[in-house]
Amino acid sequence: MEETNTLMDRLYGYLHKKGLKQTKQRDLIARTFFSLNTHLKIEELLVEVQKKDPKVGYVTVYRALKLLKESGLAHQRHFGEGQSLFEPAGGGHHDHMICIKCGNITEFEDEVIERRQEEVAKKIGFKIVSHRHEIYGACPKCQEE
Amino acid sequence: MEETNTLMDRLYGYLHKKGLKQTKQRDLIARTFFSLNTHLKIEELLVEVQKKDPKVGYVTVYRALKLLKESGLAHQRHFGEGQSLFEPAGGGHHDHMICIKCGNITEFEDEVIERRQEEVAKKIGFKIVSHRHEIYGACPKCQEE
DNA sequence: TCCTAATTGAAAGTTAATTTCAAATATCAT
DNA sequence: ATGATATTTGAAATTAACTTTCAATTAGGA
Ligand SMILES: [Mn+2]
Ligand SMILES: [Mn+2]
Ligand SMILES: [Zn+2]
Ligand SMILES: [Zn+2]
Repeated sequence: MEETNTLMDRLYGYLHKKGLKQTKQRDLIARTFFSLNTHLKIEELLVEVQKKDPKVGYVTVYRALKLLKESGLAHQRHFGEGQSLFEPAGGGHHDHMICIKCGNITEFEDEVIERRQEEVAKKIGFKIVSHRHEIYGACPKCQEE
Repeated sequence: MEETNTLMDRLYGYLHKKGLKQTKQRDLIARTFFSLNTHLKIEELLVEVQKKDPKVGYVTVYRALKLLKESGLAHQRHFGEGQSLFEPAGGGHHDHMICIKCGNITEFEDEVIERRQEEVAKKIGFKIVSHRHEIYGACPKCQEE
């Protein structure tokens, strides 16, 4: 909650720096996004936002998320093939395990893997800019049939 | 080239088993795909196929690749966000390094990473079905500015 | 050869993302 | 506070990639 306020301040800083405007729609969308603090489709965030203000349209949420991404406050993910998901950028890098039954997403971060992929890249002289490592399967709950 | 013939035989086996037909279009598409032996967009394969037979349409290539995927002879990849790429299934599993400058794709396979991700999953009781690990950055050639 | 189910290719439809544009609004300079 | 103006909004239109439909064609067993 207070984390949300910090993030909002960072957003306001970015808006001001870019000569963009603070609006009640952006405010509501960003605040909702930060406090939900999870992986959301545009449509899903729209639903949450509209509980507070039913007048807000899809495109405005789309553009607000694009802005959050540009400002480094959100990450856009492309799991599987469907819609993309957005999540607050929060802490550092992490990768994902996605349950193909229930859609549950678990985050993970493993230093051995991170380091090892640096070595694999270095071996062929490839300079890493980013990476994604996604593990698909069944989460514990979905294995109880 | 002889590898291609082996793969064609596997395709024919699959077609027969499923009561599907052997056609000159499928033959041309699959043969072209196997001999190019690389990562291709549907449109790219279409261009190659049309050099041999300009009458073949996009949808036929699309359906042939879908069939190859179903039969296990091709993999469909979703790098970045654009069109998907298909590649002959060939040997075993591998992951990819994609150059964000020139689009070059290098394959890699690292047992340390493969084993480690099993451990990471096991730790939280997640049962892995598949995974993808993509590294984006600059290939050696593209680093010479 | 004949019959029938499978295939083809053009066109239409779908889905998610993106752009356009006129009306509304936020911010800056009086 | 008022006015000027660039930005933002939301509905509608457009795009891009894929997927389905359907009538005409073709493969392959009887
Ligand atoms: Mn995440
Ligand atoms: Mn590959
Ligand atoms: Zn699950
Ligand atoms: Zn390159």
